[in-house]
Amino acid sequence: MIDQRHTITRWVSLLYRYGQMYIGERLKAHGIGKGQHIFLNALYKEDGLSQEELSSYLKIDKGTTAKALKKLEAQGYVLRQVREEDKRSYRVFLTEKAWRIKDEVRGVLTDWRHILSDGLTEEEQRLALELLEKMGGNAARFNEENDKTPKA
Amino acid sequence: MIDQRHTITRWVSLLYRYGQMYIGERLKAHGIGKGQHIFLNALYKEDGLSQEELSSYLKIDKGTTAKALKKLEAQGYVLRQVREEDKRSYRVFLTEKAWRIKDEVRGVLTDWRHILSDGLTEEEQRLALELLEKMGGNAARFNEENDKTPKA
DNA sequence: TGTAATTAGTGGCATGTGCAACTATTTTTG
DNA sequence: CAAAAATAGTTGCACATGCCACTAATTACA
Repeated sequence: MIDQRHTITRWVSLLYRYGQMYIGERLKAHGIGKGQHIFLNALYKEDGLSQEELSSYLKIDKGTTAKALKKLEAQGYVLRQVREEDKRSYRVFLTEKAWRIKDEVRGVLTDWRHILSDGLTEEEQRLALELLEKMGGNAARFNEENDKTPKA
Repeated sequence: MIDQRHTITRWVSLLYRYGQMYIGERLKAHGIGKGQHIFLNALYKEDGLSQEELSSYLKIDKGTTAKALKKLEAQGYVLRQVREEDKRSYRVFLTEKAWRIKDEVRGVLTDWRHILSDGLTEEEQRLALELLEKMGGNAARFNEENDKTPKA
């Protein structure tokens, strides 16, 4: 209809929104929302992280992290244990219930990736990841540099 | 910290969220939120579209579209005029006020694109767009096919 | 032609997300 | 050591977004 050249930003938006819809749909039955799976997946990789570590690794606001973990805890997927050596922070651990659905939760992302990769060669998939990584790195770097922390 | 291989989905999420933050920050002064710029940009390309057309072109829920346009109208950037030939629908037109900031609004996306493209060759940028387009097309197609409309 | 189905748009609800102000610890420093 | 600065986490707010139920208008069709 409109002859506009689609831009990177627009495709990113579409991919993000559709991805969220897909993930939400697939995990709904477990009471896991589309905002929580990313934390589960991170914890499957490395259990016992603090919220701070999760936030900075995933580049997600600490408030958002706190809320997502609160929900996961309420659903019985994680438990938070105060660190003895620093009582401000927690260690977040997956429960048995969370480990039990690990393959399923990870499978959702895998399946989505397959849907996206349809018709792409192995090489193209590799390239796509590489280019997204570069752009993501640029975005993250820009964000940090323009952080509003008072200059040292 | 964690050795996890970053996935396409994760980078897409980061790029989307950081992009929204950037856009929101840049347009704040004009009273335009991060959810509205996409409609302005579409209308700069083709003025007078209906909400339905905007929704289906941008692949954005019609409820979301309605709310975004309502805000743009409240801020004086668009006006909606009932179509004579179909009184259910509007034509959405940009106002003088919107045209006046066209370059600035479009510049925000251009600048963000430049930030993301830092260190990428022309060829890589072309490739990135091409691959995102393919994946976005896959996502959109999948979404349509799994639409919950009663089967004909 | 008149009833049923479809379509454009609205409004309410739930959720995710970032920001900013706040509390409670811990670390730094004079 | 005591006061100040930094840090981990929480909470409230604003906004974006999708879904669903609804209304009003249009189109299909029996």
